[in-house]
Amino acid sequence: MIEESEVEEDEASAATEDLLDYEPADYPPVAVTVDVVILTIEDKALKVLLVRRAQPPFEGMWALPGGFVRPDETLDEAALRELGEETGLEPAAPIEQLRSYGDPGRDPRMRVITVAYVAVLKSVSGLRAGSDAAEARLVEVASLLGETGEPPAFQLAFDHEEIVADAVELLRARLESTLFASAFVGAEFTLAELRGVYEAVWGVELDPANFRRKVLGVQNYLIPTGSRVPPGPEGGRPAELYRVNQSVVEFAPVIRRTLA
Amino acid sequence: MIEESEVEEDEASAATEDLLDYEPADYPPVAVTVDVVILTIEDKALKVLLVRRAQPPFEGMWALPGGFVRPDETLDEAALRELGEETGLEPAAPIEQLRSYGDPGRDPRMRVITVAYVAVLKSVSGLRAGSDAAEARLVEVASLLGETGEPPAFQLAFDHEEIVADAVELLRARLESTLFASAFVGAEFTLAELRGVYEAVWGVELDPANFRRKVLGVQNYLIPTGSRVPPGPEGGRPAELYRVNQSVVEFAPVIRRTLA
DNA sequence: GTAATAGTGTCTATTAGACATTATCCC
DNA sequence: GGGATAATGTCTAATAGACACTATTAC
Repeated sequence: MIEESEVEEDEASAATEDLLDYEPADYPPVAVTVDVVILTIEDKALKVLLVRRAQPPFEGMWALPGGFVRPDETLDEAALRELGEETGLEPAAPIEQLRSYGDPGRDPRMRVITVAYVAVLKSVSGLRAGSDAAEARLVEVASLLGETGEPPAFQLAFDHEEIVADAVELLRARLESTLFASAFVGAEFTLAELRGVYEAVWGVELDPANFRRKVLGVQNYLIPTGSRVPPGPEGGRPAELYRVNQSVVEFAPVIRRTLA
Repeated sequence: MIEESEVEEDEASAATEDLLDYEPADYPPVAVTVDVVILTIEDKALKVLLVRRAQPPFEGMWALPGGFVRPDETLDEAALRELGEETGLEPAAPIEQLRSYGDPGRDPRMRVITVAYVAVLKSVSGLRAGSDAAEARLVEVASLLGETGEPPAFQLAFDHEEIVADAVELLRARLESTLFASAFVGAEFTLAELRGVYEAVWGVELDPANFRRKVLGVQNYLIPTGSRVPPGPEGGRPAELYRVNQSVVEFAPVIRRTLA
């Protein structure tokens, strides 16, 4: 047996008994939904997919796509289903649970606990809304969250702005500690494209030379394809194309900061 | 108006309408619970508080403390209430939501979505179980999760072992990017105690000299009290006592890894 | 005295980051 | 040619990490 400390026992309280011996009918009604923060990069900016539905209470408001969890599906499956219904696309990286939101009154209809997910799509120009939304659009995250200094042009339903903010913060952290960035780019990409992911998500400018040295220094991460892409109308030297070693992306150890 | 891409509209599907126009009575019954992973350090080891209740389906099994979310409380409030009922103690750092667990069948009674929280207690020797548990004990995390190489001595209810594993991983990440470690120690502490937090959570040994240089190098983090503590029976030079600057701990920017 | 721990100093290899230089395209 | 971007090379300051050394206690 392992070593552990015994803590003094105590009698169970009556209030606790009540809640443990519940019957489903006694339990106050709660609904559980899954909302998905679908992120992609377009025009060198991080964008989120918002939908506008006709039904109240969403009437005229922009909101995150989402819906109720069905009895026979896991939370992850519900999030994948919502993603498919909204975009018809596969995520470029495994969807990731963000956190749950459940303040009383956040949904005016009833008590709703929302489990939020983050999904990343490869940069696509022809994104097409699925069957689940009356209207959908990609909105720049920086302006939505007021990071540009100007007042946000969109007012989101419920606490969805907070959810988007949390999702972006999670994404920024993921780019620090994992090789997650390749989820935003296509199968073959230039280092400038990959650098653009970090610049869009972090809102910074990175030195191309140092960026190149750093990412190419990761063992078995980037595989040169041997081919090049012609430069844009601005000119410039043709850029080399790379692929990622997917197994390295998935199993690369999280970068641990050192402390002495 | 900001720049954004319009995505093609599409007709809403019948299935979607069904779920949006729900009435509470139509919605499949779901219960939402909050479980709390209460962590502390004892004997230089990270430990988690487990409880054993008499009622089925917990009968004879060790589990995380937790309970149902009440209609009038937020998820955070529910977690704080559970913590108070179990330990009677205040958390040493703000409780933090971990993630939610909702696989069908994870609780044999009905569909249960559990929102898990992590709470950190200062290292205490006289922890006392509250009114909400028939029996409670602190169990070493490393042996519970099989990190010692030996088979785990406890079998946890439901998916609670997975929850503990996720909580420990979150904690390890928090110690990397924040000045969170002081939540585990008392108001005044030695650098050896603080170092012991990292060593217990990360399962590593740190160089005392380098550790000292690094943490004292953080501006306005540690405040020397001027007093010392006598060494233990092993002897040694008396250690200086420090306090933390709480505002620095709370508002210190997350350490961002650089990338070119 | 020896053993043990706290605290200080020093050296080295690695790294971040700035920036110059060369290569190859568009116009 | 000039302008732009990609790719390579070089230098410096900061840091991680190893480790020697001194200080102060218990025994």
